Amino acid sequence: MKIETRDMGRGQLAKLASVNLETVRFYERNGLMPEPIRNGSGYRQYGASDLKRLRFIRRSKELGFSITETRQLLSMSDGQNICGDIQVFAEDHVRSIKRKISDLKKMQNTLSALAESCADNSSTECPMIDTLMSD
Amino acid sequence: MKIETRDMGRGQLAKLASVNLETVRFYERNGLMPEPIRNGSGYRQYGASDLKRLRFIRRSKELGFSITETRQLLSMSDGQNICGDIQVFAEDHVRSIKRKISDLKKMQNTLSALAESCADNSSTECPMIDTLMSD
DNA sequence: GATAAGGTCTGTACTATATACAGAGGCAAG
DNA sequence: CTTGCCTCTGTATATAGTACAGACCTTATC
Repeated sequence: MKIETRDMGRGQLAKLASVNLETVRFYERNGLMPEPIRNGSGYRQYGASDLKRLRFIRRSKELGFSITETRQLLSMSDGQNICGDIQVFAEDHVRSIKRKISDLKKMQNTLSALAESCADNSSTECPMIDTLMSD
Repeated sequence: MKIETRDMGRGQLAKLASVNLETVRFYERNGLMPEPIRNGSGYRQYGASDLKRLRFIRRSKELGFSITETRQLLSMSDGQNICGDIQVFAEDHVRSIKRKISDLKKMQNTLSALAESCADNSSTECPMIDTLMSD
């Protein structure tokens, strides 16, 4: 076993992973990042594996996974023969993304129609406000 | 001017507007609902106009408007010849919904591809985890 | 040696959008 | 008078971070 060099501070880690400085501490509090070793002054010291993990978290977030889901992904990634589980996990998430898209499309349709009814409107009444105000 | 009857409590108002009981108080704190008159026991008393306003807020929310935007819609709705402004407001919001949809579609595409690469996978490695873990 | 710049430490507050709960009152029916 | 239901207040919880104050550490410059 070779010992990993830990030569990064929190700021450098955050910068290299393209994550906000404070977010690192937030992930630590929330069990996504481990409690790192500290130097003599109490400063957190990070190494390459921390950077890898933080980038994993950032990418997982970019795919729309919640913190809880990301934690699950991280703990799954330690296991063996996980690919099937990961696939199920991903497919579940795809379904939830599709639901969100469908909800947003409904909003978009309704709102576009209302905006158009405003555009076509010649009276002093506003059809969109009327719709929102209706009983 | 006829005086509006105010014969509803908070629970009834919430139920008739299909809104959570506590949400009524939340909207009051946040300036969406007015501070209502109170009866002798300090209970909030609501009337038909309050119900109308609360339904307006609920519908605005269903269209994806934030609380700040809803507050703006409500204050605009008091004015005259507002239809043009409302239209611009709605069209801005449609654009922001479209951006969200587009972001979600990107997530969906990436994630579907990763899930599929898991399905096609025969090795012990997981391509999705590998992607998230990559440098 | 003094001082300034920049990093980091902690705890806490703030954003948005609600929901939930504890403990105290009010009010009507049995 | 007790049971049940309503409402009152203040506060805590959830998600996913961001921001800031006040203190401390290290390094460079004068």
